[in-house]
Amino acid sequence: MLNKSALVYDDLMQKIDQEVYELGTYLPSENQLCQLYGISRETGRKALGLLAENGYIQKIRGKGSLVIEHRQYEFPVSGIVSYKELAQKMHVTTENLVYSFESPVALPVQAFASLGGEVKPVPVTAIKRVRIIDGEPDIIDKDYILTSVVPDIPKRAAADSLYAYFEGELGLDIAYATKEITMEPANSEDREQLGLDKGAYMAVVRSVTSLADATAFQYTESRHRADKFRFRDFARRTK
Amino acid sequence: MLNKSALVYDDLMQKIDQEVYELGTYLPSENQLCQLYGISRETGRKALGLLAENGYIQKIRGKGSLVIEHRQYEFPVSGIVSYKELAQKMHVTTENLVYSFESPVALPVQAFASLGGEVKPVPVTAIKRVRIIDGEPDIIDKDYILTSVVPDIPKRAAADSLYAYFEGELGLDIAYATKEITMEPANSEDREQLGLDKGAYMAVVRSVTSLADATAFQYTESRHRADKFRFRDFARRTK
DNA sequence: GAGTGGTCTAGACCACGGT
DNA sequence: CCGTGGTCTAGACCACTCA
Repeated sequence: MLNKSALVYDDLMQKIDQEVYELGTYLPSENQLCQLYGISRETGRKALGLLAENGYIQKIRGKGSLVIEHRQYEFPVSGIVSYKELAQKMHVTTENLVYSFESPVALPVQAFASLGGEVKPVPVTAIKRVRIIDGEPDIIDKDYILTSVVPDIPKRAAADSLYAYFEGELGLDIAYATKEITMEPANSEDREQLGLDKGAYMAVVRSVTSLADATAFQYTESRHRADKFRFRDFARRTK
Repeated sequence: MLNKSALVYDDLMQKIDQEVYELGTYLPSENQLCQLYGISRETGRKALGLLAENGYIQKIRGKGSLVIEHRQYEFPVSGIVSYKELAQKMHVTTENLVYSFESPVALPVQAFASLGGEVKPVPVTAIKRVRIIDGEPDIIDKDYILTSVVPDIPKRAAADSLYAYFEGELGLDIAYATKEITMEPANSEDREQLGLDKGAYMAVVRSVTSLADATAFQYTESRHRADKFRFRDFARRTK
């Protein structure tokens, strides 16, 4: 059982996706939503605020909540979504080849260093995977997961979805991530795994993922073929 | 005069930046904020919600609002911020060379096409600029602004800051933008303006900016030297 | 003037953490 | 047990749009 506001959010979002509420039209007014769902106005406003934040609607004072053009998820990432979730939404055939699995191994991962402290080796599970999209290897993912948070990772979880394992089976509450995108020349491992020529470029996404209790527990380096990389974002201006 | 919640947000944000509230410590509890600022709880919660959304704090039930590591703005963009605003925050010496200015000119800009309609030429002001950072030309910005929204743009506004002109002088209410990042080979214009060799790669950020009334009025293509490009993002997991 | 969204309030009940 | 944040409510007042 979710929140009322989350239920309203989901319902409105689905109806926008299914064009029950069409692009360029207005959602029911806030007072109408109160009656439609049997909720108070602030509860409805919370749902509308989320829709606005995620680019579904633009709220216009005196008029209403206008449905605006909404970009669906695109490869590889927007927000914080697992690879498997994305592949399902995109209806893409995808394979997931684990080519290296070490656990436990002590590695000096900068992302896990205490503030201002030394970068000391910490016990992690290190997983390297190649993502094969429509038959073509496009992405290398290197994951480093703290064994102090996740002591053991079954091989099948790595081959399927780490997020599904963390959240579904372990009940971890994944809360937020910081991400950094840069462009770098392909290294020999990139070229070997993805079959690239010398001089090829990669889009590299490095991210640190944290739990609801603010524990940083996963560091990921995701290396994409430059010609297949696309990142889409919706942002609101803050004043 | 801003909102109460915005005032509280700004105050807390500044105190976090100035380490009045240090990393790894907790903000005053919600009830304490009520007394500190003379506000109701929901008003304080709105401010805290914004801080959480922007990566300043992590709210932990039963404990409080924990100050977490917060990435300052980084070049070129995170969220929707003007180039000049960024340069000021980064304390970087920056120049802004307008090398092409055409107004009005009729161009077929896809971003302004009506839904499902033809891409017809529309009257825009077309501005091309080179951003020179610490003495080195790193970025080409190509802006196309609808003349139906902004009839006239003074040259000095292009040389200074378009956002400052739109918002400060025209009173436009810039609300949101969609952005797309890709990697592409440098074209001859890139190589000429930035002094690059053949075979160089560019990070290309294409964005459409809209006003509070949902009018898309500006299309920007921002082309960055690959080796200078960095994009940072903070994202929360949505369930 | 009627309807819309924007903000704020005072209070209620719940779930979780730590003592 | 008490303090924390999470959710929801009913009502108030304001600013804006449009007929």
